[in-house]
Amino acid sequence: MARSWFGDLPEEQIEATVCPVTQTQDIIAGKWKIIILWNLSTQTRRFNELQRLLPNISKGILTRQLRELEEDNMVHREVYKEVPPKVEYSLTPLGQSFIPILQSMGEWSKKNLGAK
Amino acid sequence: MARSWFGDLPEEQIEATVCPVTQTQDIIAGKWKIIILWNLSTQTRRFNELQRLLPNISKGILTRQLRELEEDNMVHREVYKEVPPKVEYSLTPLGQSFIPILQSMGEWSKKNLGAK
DNA sequence: CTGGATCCGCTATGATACTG
DNA sequence: CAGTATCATAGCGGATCCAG
Repeated sequence: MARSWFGDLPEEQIEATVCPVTQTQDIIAGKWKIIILWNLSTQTRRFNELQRLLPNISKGILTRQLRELEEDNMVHREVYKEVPPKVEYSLTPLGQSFIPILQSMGEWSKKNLGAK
Repeated sequence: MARSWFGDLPEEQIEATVCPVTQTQDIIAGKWKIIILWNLSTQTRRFNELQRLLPNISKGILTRQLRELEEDNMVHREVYKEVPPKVEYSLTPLGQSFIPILQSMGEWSKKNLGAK
């Protein structure tokens, strides 16, 4: 077992503790998670809209990544019982609270990776 | 092809543009990248030290993730020609400029994911 | 239109043994 | 100590077909 982010807590507490940075890592792990959140940060979007916005993502993967984000309570899925069907995705409050981090990442990238 | 993060740029410019958020995603993609950077954010660390700090990571993977971070200019590798060998890893200026984002992620996690 | 369900291949990850 | 080399494995990502 390892530590590092917790100091010298007693073993019992260590067992019950999870590295916060790793928790975040677990949520944004997935090739498209971050860019999906990014695209939802400004507005609600429909399934097809997301697919158009994301380069080369397949339906299956988009569905799966959205479901995982839903499970993590980052994204809300609203189904309208119409014909043809209409489904809108938006950020939950938790997802919205993550927006500043997304913006930081975008700005950091533009500032530091521009020339690469 | 898709867009979204760029407005209505002419096609030629679109081709040459890369989504900044995706660039960041590419760098931190990898199961251990974020936690490695996190562990290097406070101090320089030796190879074995990192392995002790990270739960269940194997040598091969640790080596590879460090190499990739090196290629992305996030981590600096300093080799001391001694016996026994000694290698120290630290953040480059680019890596250091990423620390605020790591901190944000940690704080966001502690504040919002605590109860899960 | 919005996806669910399958199948499949690749890549990242992981375990182990060996080396300078 | 700090890797390298090799092999095994799992899961993700992707394509395709099917359904309400």
